[in-house]
Amino acid sequence: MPPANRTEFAILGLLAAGPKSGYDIKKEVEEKLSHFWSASYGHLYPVLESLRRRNLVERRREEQEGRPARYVYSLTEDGWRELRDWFARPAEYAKPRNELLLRVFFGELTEPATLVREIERFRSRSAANLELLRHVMRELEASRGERERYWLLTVDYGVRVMEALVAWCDDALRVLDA
Amino acid sequence: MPPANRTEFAILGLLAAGPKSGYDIKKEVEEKLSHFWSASYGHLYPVLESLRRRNLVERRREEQEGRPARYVYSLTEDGWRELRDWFARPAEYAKPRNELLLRVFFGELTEPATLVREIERFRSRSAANLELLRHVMRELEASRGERERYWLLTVDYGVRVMEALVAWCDDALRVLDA
DNA sequence: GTCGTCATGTAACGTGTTACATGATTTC
DNA sequence: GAAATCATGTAACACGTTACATGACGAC
Repeated sequence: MPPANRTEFAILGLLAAGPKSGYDIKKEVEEKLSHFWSASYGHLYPVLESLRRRNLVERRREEQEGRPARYVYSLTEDGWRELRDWFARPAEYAKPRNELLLRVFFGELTEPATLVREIERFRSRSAANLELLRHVMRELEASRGERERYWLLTVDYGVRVMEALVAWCDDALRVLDA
Repeated sequence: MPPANRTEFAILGLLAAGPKSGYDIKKEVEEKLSHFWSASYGHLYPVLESLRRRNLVERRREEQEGRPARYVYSLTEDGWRELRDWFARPAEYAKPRNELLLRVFFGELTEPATLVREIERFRSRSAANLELLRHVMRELEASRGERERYWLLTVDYGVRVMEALVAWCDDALRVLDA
């Protein structure tokens, strides 16, 4: 399996909707993709630079009034082609790595109370995520655009998974109580 | 957030059940943890060596008849302590990174048929996983030991998530059909 | 004057993968 | 004689994070 470089495609995908700065990209990832993706500046900027060296994006300096100047990136022809090529290749599925389940699996090595606390913590996290996602869902459903259809699908994914996780927690807590 | 080193705890946890070789550990990860964890030799052996340098495990050479000799690792006192300390710390939740959802989110950039193929592929993968997990579940439920209780909980987690994923796929495919 | 936001980056490090390298023994 | 399984490891690299570094500007 060749290297994936998925972060590049997150960036390319966001730039497809219009020119943006690194800062903008970070914001948009946090606002829209955070339930299934993330990006740190320490990675984002070097990747952007690498895309530029390979001529997939270009940037121009933008002086602003009342704010620091910034670099605005946009897709080149090669960048669009790279995006299309990415869609043509099948997605790679990352091997899961779940520390909570690792703890649960080795549960007999600790007191049940320790595990119970851990699962309760996970449950409250998941329930909070679920509320957030449901909120986003209602908003997207209100502003029914063509563009939002795909975003909505990803939110629905999150909602379904979070519901399953909360239900599992409740069941696991019942089992550990007995 | 300090570095996690979660693989160390997978190894320590497996060794808690009895001495094992690196090869054994790899096997056991594949057999029992594969739905939420993984390990490659290229990582496993160096980590084992690092644990040994830090006196968390010790090894002895075991000559075998009819098979190559091997190194069998077991927990030291320090190793047990490290395991207990790990349980005392709260789990860290990795930020999710889902390439399929990335593709779905940027879905308007490709033809619906491309996305449909991708989701169908994901669905069949998830359904196959689900069948596998249900099979394991039935086996574990038959041999109801105290030890298997925790394993069963992790399998149940997998089953619930896979069910949610299959359901999402069906719904997403319906939406994309319209 | 200090806090928040806008804005861009580098350096050091950790975690993990893939490909490579080696070799014994058993089964077909 | 070939393939599968048992068994251990190294080297190069990819991906990503955290901590650090810098600085402009606006609002309070």
